Amino acid sequence: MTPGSSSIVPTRPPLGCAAVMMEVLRGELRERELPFTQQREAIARELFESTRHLSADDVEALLFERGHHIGKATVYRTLALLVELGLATEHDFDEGFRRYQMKVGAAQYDHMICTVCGGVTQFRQEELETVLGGVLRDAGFEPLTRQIKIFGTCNDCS
Amino acid sequence: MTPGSSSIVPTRPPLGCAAVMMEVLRGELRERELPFTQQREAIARELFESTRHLSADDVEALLFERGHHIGKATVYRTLALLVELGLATEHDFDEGFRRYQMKVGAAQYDHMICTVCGGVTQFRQEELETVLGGVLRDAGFEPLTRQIKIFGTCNDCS
DNA sequence: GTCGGTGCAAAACGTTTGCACCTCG
DNA sequence: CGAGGTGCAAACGTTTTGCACCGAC
Repeated sequence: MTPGSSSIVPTRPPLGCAAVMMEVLRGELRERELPFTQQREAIARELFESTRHLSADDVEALLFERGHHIGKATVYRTLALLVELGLATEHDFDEGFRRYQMKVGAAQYDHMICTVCGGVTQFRQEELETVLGGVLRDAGFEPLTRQIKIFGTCNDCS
Repeated sequence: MTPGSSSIVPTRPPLGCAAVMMEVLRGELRERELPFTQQREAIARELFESTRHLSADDVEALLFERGHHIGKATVYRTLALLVELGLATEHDFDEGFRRYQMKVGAAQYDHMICTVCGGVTQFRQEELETVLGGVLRDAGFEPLTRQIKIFGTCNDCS
């Protein structure tokens, strides 16, 4: 194994965590005395059961396939809510629209985006965290969120 | 000095490089047999003489202040041209629009964006390059461009 | 019953484009 | 003179919003 690669951890969430996430959502909503509507449940389910990064359009289309007719406005409002509750992350891969993904715990993932096939590979490297942490500490900068996006050609496309 | 901070280089471009950049632009245009118009000169000058990241609106407003009346379309077209010629870089700081900055050489800068004051601090850390290079090599990913954006609170605002 | 959510359509926003006219070379 | 650039306004695509109605609790 190439030195350094050992700390690259797989980024696929554990299967079957959708149910757990849904319970977390229910709890967060109850805590804030916000209603747990059918629409919120359906939209969250799409996100929690997918391993891909979904756009608002993707979510709407998936819902439509399953017979749900939920307006785009509600999709956008719910996705924003999930981000605010810390259950989803928002990504911009320079496509002209945003994508969303379920967020498990506090983990931050970085992304390699293939400009040929459009595929997105997540990664996480502890050494990167360490070096970056040092830079921020030196600058006296208190990090909140971060984005690392590498655009280029993936292994399969080159 | 804190260990690791020694390789953080200042990212302010040398003063007086606007004239040089303008000559480079003139050369690039001539090479491609594209006209060096008054509008292109004026727009490029705004970018080359500013140390800030400018939006298309910023550029238009600055031009207007100096008595130039140049349409937004031309501003957008010229900024895109400068990016294509490698004389400017495009940034998205999650404000809903893009910002542009002159690009000196091939250097890639990373950014810390303060969510309180909106200030953007550029940085470059060689160790980060090394670690990131290793991750990409392991993944067989051929990098083209990259973005590292840290959102949080800057030293002055915390 | 009340507060908030939803759906629709319209608006908002930054950005791009079509087209007649102009300008650089 | 000709290729390309410019300006205007209209189009574009995503996201947000106003408002009447509906549903959760």
